[in-house]
Amino acid sequence: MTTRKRKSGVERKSEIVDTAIGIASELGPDRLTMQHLADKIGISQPAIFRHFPTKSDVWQSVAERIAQLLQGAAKGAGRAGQSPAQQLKSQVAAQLGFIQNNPAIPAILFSRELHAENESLRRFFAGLMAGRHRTLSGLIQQEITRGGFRADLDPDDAAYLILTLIQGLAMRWSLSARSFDLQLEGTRLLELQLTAFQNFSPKHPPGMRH
Amino acid sequence: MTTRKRKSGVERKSEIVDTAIGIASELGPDRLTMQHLADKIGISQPAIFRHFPTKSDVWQSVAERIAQLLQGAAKGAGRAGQSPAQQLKSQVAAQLGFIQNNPAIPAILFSRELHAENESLRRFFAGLMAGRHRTLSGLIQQEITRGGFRADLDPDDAAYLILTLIQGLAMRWSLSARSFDLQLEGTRLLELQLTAFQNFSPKHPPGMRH
DNA sequence: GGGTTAAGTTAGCACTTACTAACTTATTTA
DNA sequence: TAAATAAGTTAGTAAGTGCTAACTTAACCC
Repeated sequence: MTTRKRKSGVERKSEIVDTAIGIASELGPDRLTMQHLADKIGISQPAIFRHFPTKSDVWQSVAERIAQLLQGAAKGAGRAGQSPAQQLKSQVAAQLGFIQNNPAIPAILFSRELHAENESLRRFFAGLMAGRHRTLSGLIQQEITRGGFRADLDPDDAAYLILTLIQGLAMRWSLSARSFDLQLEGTRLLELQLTAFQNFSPKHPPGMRH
Repeated sequence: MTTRKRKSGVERKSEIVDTAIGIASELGPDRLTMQHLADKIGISQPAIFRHFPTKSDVWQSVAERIAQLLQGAAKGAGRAGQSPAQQLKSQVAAQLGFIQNNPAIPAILFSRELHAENESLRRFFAGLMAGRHRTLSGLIQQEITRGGFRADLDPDDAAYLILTLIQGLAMRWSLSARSFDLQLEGTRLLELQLTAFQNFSPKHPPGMRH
């Protein structure tokens, strides 16, 4: 085994992206500077520019990697045979768990980078969120068809309520300095939320049966 | 009328704070620099340090002013004689309207200033949010006592759901480049949300009767 | 009106930011 | 093994950042 003094381009590139996500999570997205990146990786700062022409390109790759990871988490969530409502819960739980493990995400969504400097990045995340909304809305529609949720329920509106639950909770979690378990609190509130959607007013409110 | 070339300390101070909120709204909180402030006001940059010893002090005053304005908006919302549920709607509508008029707020809650550099500011906003939660929770409790909401409803959880609705929606609104009417969309989703809390499953879902 | 106060000025400092130029050298390949 | 490629280096730049020092002068008070 030869001690490699240099990494290949693809290796270094993915190392840079992973490190960037780490820094954004630990120190906040605005502390993600080329210098911080270089220090953490152990190379000189200009070396990064061998792999990414500008800082925006780093952000773009970070966004794409996050999207990829998020979709991976979502895919592993729902199991065949489960009711749509159960799949919904799994999806939300997976997304909350993912945010908990990548706490940079809520902050990135409000970073200067995204809002002021990188319009295409804003669009990217808006699209990502729209995709999540579509998934949730589809599951809700299925559960309506199945008779589990009220027939008059608007699946789009209901999906937005669940999305805001995730995002609003993530916001409060960040503001509380991450002082509670995001996934636990989220699934608890989701139970309460879903009672709104049920076909009949439940007698034992928190639990759902199918 | 003499053309005043200098403003008094108190005048200038409040002008600086108001301008700061404006810049944070238009350009984002991280673009709030002493230079931008000075340019917009029309004085030299060091002049601001006559009124605020550090930038953190500007932020502190901004936070206090926002809190003050928010409480003013909340106070004007609920009218005597209205049901608690109606007061709740008014409160939420007022808060959404306030955010719509001061779009910096969601971004400020995730700014580097607040999360990385100014712990006391983070606590201040966390406290502000806790206060809003208490108000909502109180109104929900009243409505439960009155029989409008389910008796088994946890007022704290329900209040959190409404808070996350506000915050999550504000997040989506920001991410969509403010492309929809925040107050309108919020009150619409709140109607749906409140059906979850009602004593009996409604036959005409969106409307609430008392 | 003269003196005091404080709101203003210009010049500059120490530091950080993204990024470039020019050069070196480890790794791959013909 | 020699040439080509590309991952690395050091040194430096222009543009910003918050903040200070030293000075000026408009506004207020007796």
